[in-house]
Amino acid sequence: MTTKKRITLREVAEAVGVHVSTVSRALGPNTRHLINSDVVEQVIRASRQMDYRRHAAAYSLKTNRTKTVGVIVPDITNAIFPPMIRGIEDSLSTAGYLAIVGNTDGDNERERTLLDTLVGRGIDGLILASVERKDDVFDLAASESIPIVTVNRRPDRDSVHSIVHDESEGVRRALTHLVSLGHRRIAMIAGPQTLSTGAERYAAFVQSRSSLNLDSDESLVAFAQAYNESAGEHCVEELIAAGHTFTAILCANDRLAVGALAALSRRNLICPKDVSVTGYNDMPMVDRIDPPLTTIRIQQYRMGFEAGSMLQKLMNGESPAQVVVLPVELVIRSSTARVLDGR
Amino acid sequence: MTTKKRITLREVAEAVGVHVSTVSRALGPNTRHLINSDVVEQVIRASRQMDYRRHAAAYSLKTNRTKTVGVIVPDITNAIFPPMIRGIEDSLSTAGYLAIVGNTDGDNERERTLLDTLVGRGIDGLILASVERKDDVFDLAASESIPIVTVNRRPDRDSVHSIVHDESEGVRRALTHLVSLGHRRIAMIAGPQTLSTGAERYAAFVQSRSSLNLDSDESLVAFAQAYNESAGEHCVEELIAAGHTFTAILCANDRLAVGALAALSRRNLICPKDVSVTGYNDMPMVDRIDPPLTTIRIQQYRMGFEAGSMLQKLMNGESPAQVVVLPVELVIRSSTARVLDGR
DNA sequence: CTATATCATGCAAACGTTTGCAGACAAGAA
DNA sequence: TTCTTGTCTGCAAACGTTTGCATGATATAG
Repeated sequence: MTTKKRITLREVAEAVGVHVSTVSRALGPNTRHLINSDVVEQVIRASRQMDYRRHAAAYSLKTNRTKTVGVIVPDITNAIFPPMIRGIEDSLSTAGYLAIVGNTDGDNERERTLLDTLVGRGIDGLILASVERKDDVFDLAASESIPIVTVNRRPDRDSVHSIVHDESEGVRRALTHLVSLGHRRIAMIAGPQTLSTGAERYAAFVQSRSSLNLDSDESLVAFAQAYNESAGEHCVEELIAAGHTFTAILCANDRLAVGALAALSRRNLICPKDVSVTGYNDMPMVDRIDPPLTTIRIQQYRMGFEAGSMLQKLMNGESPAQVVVLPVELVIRSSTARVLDGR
Repeated sequence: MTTKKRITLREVAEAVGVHVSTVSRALGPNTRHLINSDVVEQVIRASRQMDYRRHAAAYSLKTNRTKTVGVIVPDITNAIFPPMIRGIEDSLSTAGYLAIVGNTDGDNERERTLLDTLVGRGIDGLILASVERKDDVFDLAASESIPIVTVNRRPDRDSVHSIVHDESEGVRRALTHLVSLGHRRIAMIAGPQTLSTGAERYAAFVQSRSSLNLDSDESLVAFAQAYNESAGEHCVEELIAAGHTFTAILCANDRLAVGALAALSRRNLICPKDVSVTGYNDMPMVDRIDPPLTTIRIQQYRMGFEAGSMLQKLMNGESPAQVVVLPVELVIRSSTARVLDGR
């Protein structure tokens, strides 16, 4: 229970009998070569034995680098993000970086103050999972001229570094799957059009729909205001109220699909017997719900990991590929089935 | 795209025409009273207008406080933790603290290096959600003499500050519920006995079982090695293999219950017709699985929030209550039903 | 009117690093 | 020998704050 004193460079310098600058150099991998190797040896041993740890604040003050990056997500409570965050952390930690993550809850004001806090702390880089297509917070961050990479989403702007998925391929696969089961009248619950994923998946839907020669009735798509369950429910109500018949719903997101499922069963429509449903993201637990959801799997962890390494390159002054797009995968479970004859 | 220069105290001092120390004092809420109030006014206006932000590293170097706390969880990917983390962040942010969260994955080595990183960064306090009953990492952290509060779990040690739930009340309610449905032979899947929750829920089970006059056949309990789905599956296999009959399983955790459900259905046992199952925690989505799980609801967000405020008191040198125990709630869904006659 | 208390501000040191510069010393070349 | 070159190490400044102490001015008391 004795209060441990913090060891400083000065103290290990005294212990070894050299100057503090020598110790500093001996400890830095990049400056080590300037110092005689047995001195290096001694210094390292002493510092280990005395349990020396560099004072992070002092280091930052001097070098203006914090070895810290900010990560802004909409809501860590959303099961998509934790794996992504793990990916970011794992890739960052290899180079001694630490991630500070904050939530915006979709609130622009909150996002702005969060950003303020982070740059106030002097982060070396920023990873945004929260970015909208036109996003003044992004612009603000960019004007601070710190390296940024967006993940999962992109702003409508050129020259932004980002990791995304192949959205059009994803919806193409889902739609093709549905068609292969005999569905012709397929509705969509589209995501918020202010988000790149929402817009791209919707665009891909109309594109694939026409290339598959499906009915292209615009009233077969409902636009969700947010990616959550209640928006999903609301959208199927809307779809049903519009009076059009459909045998399948392609949802822009798993949470929308979960809501859709709930709304359908409240209407006594059975999935997949009466209507098939597909999701998007393959978030955790979606294989255990009733019925297990057919969905598009994205690579959450990998997306984060790639974002981390891209950001590191940026912070090192290198020029990584501007955008990397990851492949997706269709995973078929029980929420989709062959369409019944009569319909 | 112009690189913004960082404003320092010196620059705002020059702008106002006073000394930097005056500016420093004028900006600090605790030192403000030393300065003439119109000077304070001017300083504040100037600093606002110039967009001054205190250099966090310099502040830390001087004061030895980072306004940062470390949060260590087993795995942020586990749906229990994100709400808790939100609670921590929200309570901390009111006082300008920031949380850095790290994962241990149950790996003691990893936890140690994580702790090292965190104290290296000079965190002002620590919140542990990962602690085991005997935990040398906890001891290590305690020896650094930084304030600690553990959340959800406690080590087997006196004088540790923590936020927990009323475990025995929780299992008592679950068990009573099962009994009220006519169950008499009730199995338990207990959690890891190295964790306080595991041990306490198990102890509460044997206690409640005897006070409810149930068969107390020790072979009716299986011990899981970890709180996850596959451990749950494995445990019901074990239970079945032991050859004893039971009409209900009380699980120490939702994830164990989810695994149990999977194993049962693989054995063609239908829940709740053939066997009822209860979980613990009421984690997200558990109301959407098949069948919706009867479980004990704990207050994840609140737990985090309380932990945050307790830690703040500790960091301010106050002496908060040593342990606060939060009430739980039984939520009845469809995984429990009246026992069938013949059995 | 002088002495003293009070208030507001400035001065300068310190926190623990990193790093440009210069000096010491040894070894090799002329 | 002397000059050059190279290798290793020390010196000291600087990063942006906070804070104990000293100082000047102003108000109050005697």
